[in-house]
Amino acid sequence: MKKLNVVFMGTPDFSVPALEILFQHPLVNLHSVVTMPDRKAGRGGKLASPPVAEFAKQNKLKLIQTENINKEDDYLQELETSKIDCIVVLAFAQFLGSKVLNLPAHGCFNIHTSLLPKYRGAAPIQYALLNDDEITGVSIQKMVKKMDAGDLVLSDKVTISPTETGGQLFTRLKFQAALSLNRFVTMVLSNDLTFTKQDESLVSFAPTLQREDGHIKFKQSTRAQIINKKRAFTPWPGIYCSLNKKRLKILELDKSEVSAGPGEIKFHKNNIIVGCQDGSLRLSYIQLEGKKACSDSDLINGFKEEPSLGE
RNA sequence: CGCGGGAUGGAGCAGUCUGGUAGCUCGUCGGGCUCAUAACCCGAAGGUCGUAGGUUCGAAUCCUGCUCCCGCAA
Repeated sequence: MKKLNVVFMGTPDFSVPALEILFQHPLVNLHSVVTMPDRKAGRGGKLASPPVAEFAKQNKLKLIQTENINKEDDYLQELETSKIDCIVVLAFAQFLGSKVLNLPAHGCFNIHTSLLPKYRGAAPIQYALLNDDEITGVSIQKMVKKMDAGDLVLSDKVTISPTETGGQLFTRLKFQAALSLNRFVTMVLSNDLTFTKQDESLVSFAPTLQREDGHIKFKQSTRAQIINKKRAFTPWPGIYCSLNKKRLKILELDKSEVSAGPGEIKFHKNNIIVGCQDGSLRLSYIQLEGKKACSDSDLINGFKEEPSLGE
C-alpha cells in the first residue's frame, strides 16, 4: 500500500499528540513539519521554541519555522515536487493562501475543536464552556480561504461534564483531536472521504481571547455568568478583578448566602464576599499581585485596609 | 539585559526610610466558661528575620553578590 505523504502544521503543545499520531502511523510518510519561529517567552523574555518544533527536533523531522508559510517559495516548490497528499493543520495560527491550499493532492485539512459550524475561530473550547454547552467535539474540515468554513469530512462529539474547566476540556480535546486525526487518516487511506457543507445559518464565532476578557465586572454580571467564565477561563487566561488598586486573580469561588449589593465587596467572618446582580459570591482562593496564591482567610489575616473593588 | 512586587515562628502580614536583644492577626497545644460550639476567657510552645559576605560597639533594618517565588508584558 502506498504511504500517505503528509505535511503537518501546528505550533503549541496542543498540536503535539496529533503530530505524534502522524509520526507513528505506519502508513504515513511525514514529509515535514511547519511551525512558528522561536519567540521570546516567559519572565525575562528568554527565547523558546514552540512545542511542535521541539518534537520535530527530537525526532529528527524536517522542520520549517516561519512567520508566513505563504512566502516560503523554495519550500513550497519542494512540496510540489514531493507530491504531497495532504497537509494537516492544527493550531497553527497562520492563514494559508490559495497557493498552499491547492498544493496537496487531497487538499489541506484543519482540525478544529468544536462542532462546526459552531465556534469558528481561535477559542472554541472556552466559548463552549462560557455558554454552558453540554456537548462539543472535534471537526475536521477541508480548508478554504475563509476561516474554518470548509466542508466537513469528520465530526466527533465529546460530552462536557458540568464541572469541567477549560484546562481539563483542553487536555481531553487535545487527545481527541489526535484520535480523530487517526480516524481521518484511515478514511483517506481507504478513499472514504465524504464532504458535508457547513450550514451557514448555524455559524457562530469564538474570537481569540485576551487577558482583558478575564476581567470580572461583578456589578454587571450574574453569578452564573461569572461561574461559567471562571470555569471556561481556568487556567487560561484566568479571571481577575482588582482589590485596592491591585490585581486580584480569582482562582476559586463559590456561591454565598451572605448578602451584598452588586459590586460591593466585604470581609465577612474570614471570607471575601462580593455582590453580583443576583446574589453574592465568595472568593475562596485568590492571588494578589506579586503574592502567592492563598485562601481568602489568609489574605484577610494580614490585610489592614478597608477593602474596595476597582472597576 | 523587557517592567515591577516579594522572601520575617505552621499561615497571612507589620517592623527596614530615622540600626539598639522581634510584633500583629490567625492556627496549634494546654486550661477555663458552656447543654454545646467554628463563639468567648486565660496561658504556652514555636523565629539561623531566604542565602553568602561587608560596614558597625551593635544589622531584620545600611552596602554588595547569589538563590527562590510571584504580578505585568510578550
